[in-house]
Amino acid sequence: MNVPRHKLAPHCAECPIRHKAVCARCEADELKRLEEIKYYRSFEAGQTIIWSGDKMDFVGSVVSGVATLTQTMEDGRTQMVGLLLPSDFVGRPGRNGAPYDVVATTDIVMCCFRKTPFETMMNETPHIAHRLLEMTLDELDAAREWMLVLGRKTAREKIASLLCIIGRRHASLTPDGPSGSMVFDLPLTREAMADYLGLTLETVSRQMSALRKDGIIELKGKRHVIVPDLGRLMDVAGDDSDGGFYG
Amino acid sequence: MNVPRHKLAPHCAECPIRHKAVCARCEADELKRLEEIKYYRSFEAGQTIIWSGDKMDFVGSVVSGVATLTQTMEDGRTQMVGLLLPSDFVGRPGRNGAPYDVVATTDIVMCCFRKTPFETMMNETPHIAHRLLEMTLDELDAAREWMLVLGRKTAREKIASLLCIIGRRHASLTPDGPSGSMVFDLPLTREAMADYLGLTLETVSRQMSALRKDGIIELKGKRHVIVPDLGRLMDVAGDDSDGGFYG
DNA sequence: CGGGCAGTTGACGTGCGTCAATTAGCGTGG
DNA sequence: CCACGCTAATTGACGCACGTCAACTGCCCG
Repeated sequence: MNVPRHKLAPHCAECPIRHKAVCARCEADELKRLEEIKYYRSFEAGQTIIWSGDKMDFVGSVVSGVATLTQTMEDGRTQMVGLLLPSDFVGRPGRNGAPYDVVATTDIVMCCFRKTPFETMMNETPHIAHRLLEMTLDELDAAREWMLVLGRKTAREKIASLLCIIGRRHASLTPDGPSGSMVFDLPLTREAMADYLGLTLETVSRQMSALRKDGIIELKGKRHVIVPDLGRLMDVAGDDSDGGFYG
Repeated sequence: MNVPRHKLAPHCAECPIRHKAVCARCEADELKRLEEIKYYRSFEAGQTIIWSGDKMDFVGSVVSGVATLTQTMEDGRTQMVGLLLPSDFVGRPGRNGAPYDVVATTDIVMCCFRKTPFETMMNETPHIAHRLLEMTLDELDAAREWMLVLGRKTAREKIASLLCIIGRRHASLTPDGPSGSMVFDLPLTREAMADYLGLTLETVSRQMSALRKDGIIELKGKRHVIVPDLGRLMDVAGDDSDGGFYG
């Protein structure tokens, strides 16, 4: 399951996440330094990338694939607290322990840096530190938006909100014909969706069926989703009009 | 309602939040530059400091008092997404619109900077940028911990979790005898607690009464809380043992 | 054909929301 | 000092959305 290194963007300049990841603002010479300390790691769907509580000796970016960030209580209740898509950053410079489980939900490739050299480089490279701050603030906004979903929305609204978010991020990665419709594959099982939404998998399943019956979505197979009218989905989600505005 | 300026730490070196706020890492010369662009603003309990959607032309730190960060849906449902205590930072360098309402829940004093000069200074002062990154990462962790509370905990556990958090932060601001007990005043109404926890105010009230009957907490008046045995409260909160560990 | 896992659907129970009445706390004015 | 009004908080009765438990279906891979 190791992807041969030479296939994976030997030069950062050709990397698919070059302009969105933590390195987005770097100049050519800075990229060169990063190239010297980076290495790729691959994981299969289902593998745990990082265990909560373990020492974390690396940080990195998702290059391709999807991973989730989850917290678990002693009695087994779990809550997903983040969805990691390509260009998202994993790990926290300046802290050793990993606070959450990171699990690959599809096959995934990560661009990693050992923590200490990365921290050193961050201290000497404002472009990296600034980009990381910017990304962290975006994640904080996303987490807070999610708090509204978890705390105040109904099951139906929660499902619609999740579909909106996944669809929106999918669209931003594959810029195609916009218009009012949307098509994508769910990278999550019903159980993972439930963990994200603070629901049970049965409720997720029922609400997906309900949305299908109401014509808000269509399903081909279990995972392939078609949204004929994005506006209607957003209405169901209860999002105020500015949905997706990121200044 | 204006606090006379000369009463409020003319020199940053004497500021009560000097070592915890965004300026914590600054050297003497950097503090001096900050002093030149800072100004104080005071707000009464109940006043809205920033309206969601408004242009934000300043950023700043809470010096004393408590404020809340809330999101509201069109139909009026609201969710609190942050609790701002002394030393917490408000505003986002690099973005113009304010995403949330910021409301003072007690009388409050803030140390403010106009956004543009602050951004300029941040770009030239790694100490500020690094501290801001560190604080933002802490807030992100707190938001994610809160997602677990909102998504998976029962009403009883939610109340206990909130009391733990407020008590813990209170203790960190007023270092007194530790041991297993704790005493503090709630800075929130029952309704504000409900908005934080994704509950109704009636459920909050009922669960507070239940915790009192079970001897987990004692109440003097409506707001003064005594926790005789912190361990028992944390058990009720369902926190895993590492509660409060911040590496 | 069979075993296993993801997903769907149904029947039933319950935790919390909703609606409403009552009480407690506190400043204000006669 | 008490009456008054206002708001915060408590408590009760009832209903519903979602959880729980369980049976069943479809699909993949051997």
